[in-house]
Amino acid sequence: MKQYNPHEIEPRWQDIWERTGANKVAEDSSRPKRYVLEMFPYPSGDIHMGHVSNYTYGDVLARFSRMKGFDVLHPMGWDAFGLPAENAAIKHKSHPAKWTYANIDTQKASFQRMGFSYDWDRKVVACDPEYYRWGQWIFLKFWERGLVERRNSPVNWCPDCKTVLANEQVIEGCCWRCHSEVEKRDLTQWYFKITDYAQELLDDLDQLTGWPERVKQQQANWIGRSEGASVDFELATKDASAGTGEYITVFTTRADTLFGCSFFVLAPEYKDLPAMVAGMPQEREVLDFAEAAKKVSAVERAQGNREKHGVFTGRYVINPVNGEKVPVWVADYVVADYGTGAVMAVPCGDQRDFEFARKYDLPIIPIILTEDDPLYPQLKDEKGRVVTSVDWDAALEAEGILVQSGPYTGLVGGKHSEGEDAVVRALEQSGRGHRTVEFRLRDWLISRQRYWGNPIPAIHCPECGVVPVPEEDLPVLLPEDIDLAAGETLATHEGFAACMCPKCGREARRETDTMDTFTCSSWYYLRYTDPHNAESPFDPSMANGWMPVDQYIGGIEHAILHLLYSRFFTKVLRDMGMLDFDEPFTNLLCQGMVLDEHGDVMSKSKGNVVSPEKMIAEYGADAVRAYMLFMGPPDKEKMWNEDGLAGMFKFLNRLWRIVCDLVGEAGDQTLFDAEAAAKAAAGKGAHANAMDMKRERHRVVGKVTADFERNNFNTAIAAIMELANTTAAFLRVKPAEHRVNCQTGGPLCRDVAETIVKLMAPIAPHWAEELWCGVLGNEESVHAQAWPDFDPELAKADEVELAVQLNGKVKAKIMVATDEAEDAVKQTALDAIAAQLEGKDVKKVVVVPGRLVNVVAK
RNA sequence: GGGAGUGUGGCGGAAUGGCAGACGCAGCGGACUUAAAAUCCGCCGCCGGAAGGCGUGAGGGUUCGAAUCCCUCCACUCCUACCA
Repeated sequence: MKQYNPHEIEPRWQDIWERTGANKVAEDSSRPKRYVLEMFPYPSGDIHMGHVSNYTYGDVLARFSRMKGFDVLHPMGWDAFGLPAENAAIKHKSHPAKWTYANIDTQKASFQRMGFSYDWDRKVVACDPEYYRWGQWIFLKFWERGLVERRNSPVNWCPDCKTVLANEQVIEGCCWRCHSEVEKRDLTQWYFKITDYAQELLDDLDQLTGWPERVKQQQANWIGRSEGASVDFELATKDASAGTGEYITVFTTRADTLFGCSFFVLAPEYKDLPAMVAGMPQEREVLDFAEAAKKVSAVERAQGNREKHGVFTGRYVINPVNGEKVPVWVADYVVADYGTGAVMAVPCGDQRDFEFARKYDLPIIPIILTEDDPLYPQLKDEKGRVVTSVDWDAALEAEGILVQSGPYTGLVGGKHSEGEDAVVRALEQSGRGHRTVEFRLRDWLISRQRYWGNPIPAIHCPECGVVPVPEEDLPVLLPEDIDLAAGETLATHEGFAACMCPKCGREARRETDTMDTFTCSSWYYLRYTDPHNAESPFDPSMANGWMPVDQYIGGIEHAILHLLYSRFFTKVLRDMGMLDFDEPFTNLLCQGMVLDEHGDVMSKSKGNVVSPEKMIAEYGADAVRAYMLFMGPPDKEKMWNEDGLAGMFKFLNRLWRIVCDLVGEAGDQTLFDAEAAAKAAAGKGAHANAMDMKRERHRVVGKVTADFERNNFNTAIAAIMELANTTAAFLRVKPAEHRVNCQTGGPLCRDVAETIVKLMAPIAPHWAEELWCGVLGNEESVHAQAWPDFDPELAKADEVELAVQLNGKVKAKIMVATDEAEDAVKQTALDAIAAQLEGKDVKKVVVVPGRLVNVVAK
């Protein structure tokens, strides 16, 4: 018998598949399409177990889909721009491209050793000019559509990466990549106006029925839609004697609490603050405070002890509902870039305002109460204001009854309450406010002050201002002669910036910022559909033909970042007429992390990293793939255990022998030394007859098919193991007889052997191919075969075992014919527990066909 | 503070409201072997000699029947964070 030797067969088949173009996309329009995509990797060194898990899931689905008759697009590429390459270049006094392309080669070789079925002709590498020129082209189109803006505002600056970051890239006040504390700086930067699409990005989450709920929830929270009102407060003159006619607008979701506004707060960065305090006695103190507050690091502001600080500005605003003058403070708990950077403070209804009022001894006016509040009887009918301070422990943020609120007294107050609605309508009538919606989502800051990225195609002309690079001049190429180790940047590079203004022809300077790498990953899935197009990023007919991606697979860390940006790009390209769908990814699978055997994250510093290459070298890629799938559900964390991998390797060996035995290829080395096996079993071992065998074959094909379609790979493999166990029991009876049966054309053994090999083909492609061609003697690849059929009728047994329960507790087991009439089943069940029913009154008998009978008796 | 999720043997994990623990790992026993490895067969939730009883984080509820649905609580994980 031929032994299973992964180290011999794996490279051999990889080579054959490559030579024969087995993984080429067929582009066969007669078959339904399926686009299976895994998030493309960043080429940082060799692959790790996370890659193995991600790409194994994708490969299994791609192979399964091909066998199911789909025309499958399953491409791979690299997200190749970014800082790690630049840092490596500085360290090794080399060029980022060198490091990047070397890592791509390494990773590609590893992917090939894993047996992943990518069509390498469609490889997309983000740092190739033939790809990034189209990123620049898209930038220009966005610009034409008014979706690109250059503006000055406080931005997140990572001092380590020496670049600005988008909001989404700041995690708990730290840089998403290097975890340094992020600082705020005022800079002029390039933005994509993703906020123009905020509402649609939120609404269309409902279309994404194939996405995990938590990802949609995270996106919804990030977009952060709030319904409320904007309210104008008139600024009082410096001596507070009258109104100035100038207004400060606030956003509030609680207009119902306007009567409880006892002070007003501006963010330290509030743009008119210096003008407001100019010449006031408080000027120095206010400006010093604002400066200090801005310097407090994002981390301190975001985490831990959130002690609020503030100072009085000396100015007052006039409350539009009651004409009261309210003191204006500046405080560090107001965020500058949400709403208007100014808030009305209602300490009795907002915990933050409450804490601030307590600290600075500002009035806490009760205007919303619960009915059991001791103040309620006194205030429920009172129209004026009789109580101006309370000794509460906390604000009432929940619903309550409005009191001391003029005409609104007695109404229910709270978010979206009748009180809120009444106040907003009154504001609208008086012209002092209106309904509005605020989003938490900020525009996407895309410029980066780094070399290794896609150059922003813009030119600064002293005459014409900022001018787009003409389409025909694309791509703006990155200069290759740059000495990053010496601190050279695009801005200081000799020659890169110098250019002529395309409008007026005068000397001008090229933009030296590059684009966020997330712009590269926002449309690569479209390029795969038409990767060699030299005329445009992709032909719409190609993209519309393949898209949307039917199954997207990647890490949960992109729940907001990449997935939100890609959805945005898709919608803009749709509005440009290049795409005819709204959402790029129909089904999303977020795979769980691969942890070490103790459940810890694998990391170099912990020294617990398991090397995929080492595992392949020891057990072969097929065992690694199969074990990865078997460890657990794909979206859950998985604990790597090498004993488990060794067990899977043993299983592949055992199943190999079973297949050989089925078709009589085992020779003297048959799986079961008949005598020994018989002795071992000593008459007690399970045996299976041809009926059992046939039934199990159909049942398992049904189960595996359903499991693959639900991405339940672990239970699919468990089912194949059950089929293996039944087959072994079947062969155990009279192996020699079966072999003869097979050789004379008896179809069952052959069918079971072929079925096993086909079911395993997506999981262990080399193993299956070798058995298919080398042992079963077929000419054409197993991966080109149709997925095995099954007949649900044949999967049914003629007899089933039912549990007999008495009041829900199992008391006995009975065997009945599958099609036995219900009354007969009842009687059999009652007979089976007759002893326990002695002296009891049977109230009810519930029969669940094929499962159990429950007898209810007292 | 807000949001999402998880909790089942020694371990990884199975179970459209219907026999909890499929499948595997580890362990134990046996066959084969001079022996070991490999392989093959079997046992394997807890208490109990057995009969039987108890068991899916804890406590309630709905139901003929709950790991699964509802309520309260506990523990852990992830995301997010002064968003007015």
